[in-house]
Amino acid sequence: MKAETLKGHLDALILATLREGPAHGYAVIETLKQRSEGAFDLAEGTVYPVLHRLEADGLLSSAWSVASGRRRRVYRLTRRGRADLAERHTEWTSFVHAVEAVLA
Amino acid sequence: MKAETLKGHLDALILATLREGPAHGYAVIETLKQRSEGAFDLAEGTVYPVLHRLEADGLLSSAWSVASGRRRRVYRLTRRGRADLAERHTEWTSFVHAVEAVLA
DNA sequence: TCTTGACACATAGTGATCCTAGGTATAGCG
DNA sequence: CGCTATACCTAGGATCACTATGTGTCAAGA
Repeated sequence: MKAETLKGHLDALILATLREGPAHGYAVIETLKQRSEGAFDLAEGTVYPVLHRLEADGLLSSAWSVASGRRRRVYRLTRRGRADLAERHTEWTSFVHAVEAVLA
Repeated sequence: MKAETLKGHLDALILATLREGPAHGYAVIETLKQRSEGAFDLAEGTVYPVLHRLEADGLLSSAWSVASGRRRRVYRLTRRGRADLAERHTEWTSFVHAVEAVLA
């Protein structure tokens, strides 16, 4: 997977992993890898800054927790984040249609 | 359409517009707009540098021509460009599946 | 015990690429 | 003659995913 392929779509993917419930950053990475069957195997340095940005934009909120001696920052979708995800999903669908219309 | 959405996929789109035959840059822009029903309404400053890069990479070849007093640089897919397009198409399909698996 | 790997977080700097903004030039129309 | 569409070009800016690097805990194995 080339670096640029994902660009502009990573936010939606990360928001989507949190749709079913809160999770910490490392778990988000694992979820992305599993759900995509290995296609999205992202480095921490890719995902953490996005989580920070999404929180700064008010789409996520976070809280520290501790599990088995390890500190975790647990993220959850805000109301705005959930709405934003829905919008991004719609845009994604439009984008796919447009690309398919050209590639087909 | 946000700028980043297209990133990493523009090459494939432009190559695809040349699959049915050679065309000049301005026509590529028009074709993209029409086939995508307006979704891809790209500025010349977006498309021309890509054409130059694709030619530098050996995926396109070009030749000057003159039509009704206007000079045009006509691009055509090279053999490698055609193979590359096919590969990018396959990668696009994989990418869509992976994203859908996460978003769904 | 010591080392390795998995877990878990963080940030600075790099590179690719799409867009903005500006430029040149011809043809056709009102 | 000015305006619009056609047709090309490039420099610079902004965004964003990635690389590289750092900190620290815990469990398993040599």
